Amino acid sequence: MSSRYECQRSLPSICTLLRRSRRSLGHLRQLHCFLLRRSLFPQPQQPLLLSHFLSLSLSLSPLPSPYSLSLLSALPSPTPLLLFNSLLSSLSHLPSSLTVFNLLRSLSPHPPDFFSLPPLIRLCARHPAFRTGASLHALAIRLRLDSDVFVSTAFIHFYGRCLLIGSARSLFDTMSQPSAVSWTALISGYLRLKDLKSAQELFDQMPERNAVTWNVMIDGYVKNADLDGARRLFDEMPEKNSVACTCLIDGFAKAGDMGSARLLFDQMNHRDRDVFAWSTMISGYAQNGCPCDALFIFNEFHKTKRKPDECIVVGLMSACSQLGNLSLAKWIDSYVMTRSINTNNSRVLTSLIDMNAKCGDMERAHFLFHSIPQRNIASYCSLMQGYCLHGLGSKAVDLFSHMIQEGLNPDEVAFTVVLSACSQAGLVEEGKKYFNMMRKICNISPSGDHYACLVDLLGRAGKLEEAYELIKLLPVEPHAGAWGALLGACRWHSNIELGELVAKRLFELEPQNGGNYVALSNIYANANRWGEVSEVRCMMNEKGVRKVPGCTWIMT
DNA sequence: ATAGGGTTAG
Repeated sequence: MSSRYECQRSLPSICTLLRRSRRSLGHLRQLHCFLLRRSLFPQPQQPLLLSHFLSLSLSLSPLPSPYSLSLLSALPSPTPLLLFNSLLSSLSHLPSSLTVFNLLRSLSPHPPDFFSLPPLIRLCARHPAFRTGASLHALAIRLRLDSDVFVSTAFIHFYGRCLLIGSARSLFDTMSQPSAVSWTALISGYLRLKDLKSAQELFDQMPERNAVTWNVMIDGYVKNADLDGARRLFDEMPEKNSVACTCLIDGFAKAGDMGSARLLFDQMNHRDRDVFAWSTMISGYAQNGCPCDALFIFNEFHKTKRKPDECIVVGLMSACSQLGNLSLAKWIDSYVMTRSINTNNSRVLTSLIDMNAKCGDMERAHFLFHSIPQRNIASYCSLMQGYCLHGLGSKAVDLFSHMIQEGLNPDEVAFTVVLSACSQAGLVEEGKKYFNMMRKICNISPSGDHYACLVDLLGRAGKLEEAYELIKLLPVEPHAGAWGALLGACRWHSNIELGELVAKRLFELEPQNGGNYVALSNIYANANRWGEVSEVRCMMNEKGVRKVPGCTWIMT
């Protein structure tokens, strides 16, 4: 039997193997060796199999690996245009695609055609890579490919993504027969620039709209915080689909209206509830501080026996972190590990560390942190917060300096975490140092949160006057968190005069927050001033403020 | 064989 014949016969099963081996260069090379040993590995006369290997290996890394380059050099010369085009359309990294494209121009006797450009333009749009896209446009004009509907539409999309709506518009105006996709691409460009009026005008002028057009419009209204407009469009929509529903659900969730979100979700056809819809609901509840509802939705999802994706488990873990339930965390941890979730995804890893730390398993959080090949700021922050939570502020501060040594640039969240770690550990000088580093070296202007941390740092260390002076001189409007931190410090250091002053300010800022009244009453109680204690409690009753159940009245 | 749309962490 000739090896050529055998290879052709086994092509489908090899393709199946290739599809299964996704995400691992190791698997790919293993299969390559397997075929080589049986003299089955495709030489130039087996371009189809070669292109399967190529598209997989090129999709594994942003830049073409040496392995990919060696495969490319095995391509037959001249290479059929069809082969190149199908290879181009299977790639998702711009540098690899450009390598393939340039090879196409040198290896093929024929110039690129209508099918070669759109996949590349799409990648330029996604980045967006303006210069590359613009030179592709020049090339398209030179090759006289720019009159093609598909090519022009891809460029309209590209200019829209680059926020150059004028270029997109003039291209659109030169088209003799724009398709519904061309219209939609232009509309989406206007929506990206928050120009709802122009988008709506085009939408009304369009000869025919399809499902995507409606989805783009609804999403545009949601992203521009016009939920009523989105809802109106949704109600007018002839045939609702899951994308439109999910856009609207996400809009309600971001606006904090989980009631409307839930209503829509419940009305959805069960068949229409795809993974997007489920994960939008789960993370919506998690972000709105309703972890139990998030778990309930996840449980419903679990019953459908469908495969979770990364977003589902990230939302789920966020909910579990809020509950701090260790046995639930252990269940979720093993669920994530056994469900073919991509645990190299940085968001998944960060959430895993965060969940384990917040639920009390620091050992596991620590282990996961050290198993990451490339740590990022978020993974550091999760572990640092975990240490703070367990009273190990100084360990968190050590981790922060380790992070800087590793060459990572801290962002505003990282500074919030390290400042609260310093205050937790009582490291006043250290905290001031980082605060100055944030402004002077990292060029981050401090937010209300950062100042609140600094006030907390000073207050806890007993430097109440300094903290009060700081809060009075803030360049940003101090939010309740900063005043609250100072009130807590007054309570801790039994400073009645300043405490009264600060509490008065807080009662104006957030009259319904029972915690502030409780703190003031504790300050009085600590000084045995029981008359004032009952005055504060009367004030609470008058204003109808209720103590949050589970928060103690008694100072510990 | 080619173009337009949706979810996630610290």
